[in-house]
Amino acid sequence: MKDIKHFLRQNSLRPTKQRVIIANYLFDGVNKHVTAETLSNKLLKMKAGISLATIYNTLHDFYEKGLLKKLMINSERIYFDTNTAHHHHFYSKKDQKLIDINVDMKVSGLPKPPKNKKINKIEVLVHLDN
Amino acid sequence: MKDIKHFLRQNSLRPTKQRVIIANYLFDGVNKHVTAETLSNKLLKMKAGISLATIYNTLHDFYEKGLLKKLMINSERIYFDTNTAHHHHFYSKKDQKLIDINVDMKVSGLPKPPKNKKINKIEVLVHLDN
DNA sequence: ATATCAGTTTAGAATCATTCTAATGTATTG
DNA sequence: CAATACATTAGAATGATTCTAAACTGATAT
Ligand SMILES: [Mn+2]
Ligand SMILES: [Mn+2]
Ligand SMILES: [Zn+2]
Ligand SMILES: [Zn+2]
Repeated sequence: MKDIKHFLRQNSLRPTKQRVIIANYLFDGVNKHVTAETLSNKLLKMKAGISLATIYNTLHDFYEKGLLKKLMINSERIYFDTNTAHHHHFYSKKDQKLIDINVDMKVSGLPKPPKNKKINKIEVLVHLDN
Repeated sequence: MKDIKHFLRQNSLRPTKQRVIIANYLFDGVNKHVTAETLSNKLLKMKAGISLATIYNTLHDFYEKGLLKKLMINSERIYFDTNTAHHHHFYSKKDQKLIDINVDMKVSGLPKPPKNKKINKIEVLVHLDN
């Protein structure tokens, strides 16, 4: 994708060297679940020496532009998901790995939310044993 | 409950002063969702000066005996749930509050888990807007 | 009861992910 | 090429949690 710069500009983000490298990796067409740490490791392997501060800033900036979703699965790190469509996950604690569930799932028997509250979204997390 | 000491002993926990106070509060019959911080604040109001280290230890010990569940909702703190039955939650980010959903809910359309993996449990989290 | 010992509590230090600070660098626009 | 706004960075700060190691206490045996 050589139009990553367009893509960033369209999202009101300056296409800096670091953002281009990170966006090229994240938005290569394969959905990913990354943490600051896993992204940093990947970038190190690609010989891209991008500071952790920038990695955090960039993940945050992409999140704020709606290019990433945040997943709160695990209290010790934040996962960012390049799949921004509404979907669910398998989670293997053992492997520390998430797998998308893109199939339509339905939740039935949901009670009414408390007074004055509206349902924003329903998240299903399927914990795997093994 | 004056048999909190029995209760603790039955769960291989010495009924120390601190554990009795904490267990009396947590297991008073009303299901609760606490963090180390909210529990500490509650204990302060009850004039029970229990160190944060002990609060963390005790929550952890109760968790390990199966008296509490851990909920990973929010990356900045761990919630402990006195309702150890399988159930789901409403979550208001704004209020930082959890509400139990004890009704039977059914999730349909779930795909098969990946090879060699078994489903442990399904957790539904209903995010509230407001 | 008292002694003994394993288990518990505690203050404070350490850890670790994340955020902040403030100095330096760079993309954009004219 | 300025000028300026925005971005990157190293390192400090933060805050929840865990660890350490010394003092304390509940359980058990004399
Ligand atoms: Mn930011
Ligand atoms: Mn412990
Ligand atoms: Zn996903
Ligand atoms: Zn609950």
